[in-house]
Amino acid sequence: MTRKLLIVDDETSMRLLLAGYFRRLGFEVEEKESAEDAFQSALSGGYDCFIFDVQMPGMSGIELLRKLRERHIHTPTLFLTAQDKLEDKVAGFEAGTDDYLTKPFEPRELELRVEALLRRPAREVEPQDTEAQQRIEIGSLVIDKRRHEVTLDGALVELTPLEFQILERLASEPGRAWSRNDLLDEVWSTEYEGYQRNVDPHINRLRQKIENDPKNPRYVLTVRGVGYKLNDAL
Amino acid sequence: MTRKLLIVDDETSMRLLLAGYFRRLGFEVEEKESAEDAFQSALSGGYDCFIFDVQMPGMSGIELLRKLRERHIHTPTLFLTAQDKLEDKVAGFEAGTDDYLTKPFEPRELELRVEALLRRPAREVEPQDTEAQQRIEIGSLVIDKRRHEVTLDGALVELTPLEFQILERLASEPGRAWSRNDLLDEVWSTEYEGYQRNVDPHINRLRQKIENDPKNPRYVLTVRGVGYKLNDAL
DNA sequence: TCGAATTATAACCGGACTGTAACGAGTCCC
DNA sequence: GGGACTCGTTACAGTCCGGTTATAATTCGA
Repeated sequence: MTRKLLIVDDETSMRLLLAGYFRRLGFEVEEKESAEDAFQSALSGGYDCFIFDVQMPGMSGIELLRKLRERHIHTPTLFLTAQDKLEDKVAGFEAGTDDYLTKPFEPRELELRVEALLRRPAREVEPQDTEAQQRIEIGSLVIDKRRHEVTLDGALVELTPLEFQILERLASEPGRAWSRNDLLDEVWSTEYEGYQRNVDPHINRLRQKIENDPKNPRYVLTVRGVGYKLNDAL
Repeated sequence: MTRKLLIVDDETSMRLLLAGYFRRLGFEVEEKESAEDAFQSALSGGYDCFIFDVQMPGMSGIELLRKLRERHIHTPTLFLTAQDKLEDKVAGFEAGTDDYLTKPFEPRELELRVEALLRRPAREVEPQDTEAQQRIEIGSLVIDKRRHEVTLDGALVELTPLEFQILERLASEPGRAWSRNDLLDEVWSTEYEGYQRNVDPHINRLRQKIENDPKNPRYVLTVRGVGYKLNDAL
């Protein structure tokens, strides 16, 4: 099993240097030029270690990691930075990094530190099932009412209140086809005066967030002529 | 649950400095003057983290760690050293250390690195003796119900009674999303006739006191459309 | 295969929700 | 009785969300 790294640095020369170095060592390496690019890939998972540059135009490495950690992505992470200031280190560690290396550095040291991170056991997200949880699992989608959170493959998905309610409704009876009116009654309180099709854009936005391929939804299925349902054949 | 450190350094002044520093942060610290002394204690276990000086008369820190790892002691470890040479770092990491800090360093950075080590190995399934949870730790925030005290990074935080109760409630089920009504019911006794949004300013004042950056809270998080929750992913 | 019906998607704007500062009333304790 | 502290309320600013509209894409029946 090869180990997979995600390297994010806006400086091309540095990125290529590191990627080449680790590839020669037998790692599988994916490179990204910006935090924005990296975010989606990182969310989809499968990495054993992140190496992030701190200073980048647009989103910084620190912001990137913070957003990932908020979404319960606990992949071991190492920051690279030209900044040696204590306050920067504080910010880095508080964002949840595991290590912090100041440029210039020797590639060998980076390698040693990455190896050190990889030999630590990965942190699992254990859902601690006390009591009768208000938790619904459909495939790798988990809806936790108590925490008011939805996770996909362990990664937190940020939904708006309405999106959450719609999903919660659908999930309360997986497989049941809900008409738009059903949903309007349940989610928008009874007696809602408005266009039935209001539901559609919300379903759409929901799919953008929880479906890997929104064009071919796995979870939220269309029931033509009726409305929507949550797929229970997973 | 206080975290227990083993600090090994032959230099008395450094040892005392570090031990004092970590004790003030609420750690339990055991000090040893030599690797030989430390070996038996380390074997007997019970430590959450080792901090070893590398250069010591007699057995070096590296040798010490190697012997411990051979005996399947995998406690997270950090080396301190005056040596900045790559070959020393190689030796350290090959012995199985998790981190490596070169003197001179700022105590704060050592603290950050130790915290990073402590949060990585899968958090133990907390004893969680159902009720009577007298002490709750979230990141570097400690809520001690028995003493009716809250400390942040070891420093006492002065909260008003109401602020304390709100925090205590939130902390009684970390990660649970509480609606404003939940909090009003729990904190202000049942049947409270008043504006739900009364909660907000209290949350705000609470954040001013326990958050380093109240604009981007680490502990008290907003659950849009619902209320608030205590972050348990720290 | 074509056209009508249905659904998907993008963009926009008004409004709802939250954050925060300021103020005043109430309370407790010297 | 006075001063400090705490809490509830109000007001306002900023952000995010949801409903609407318009248009594209898809499905299905004729």
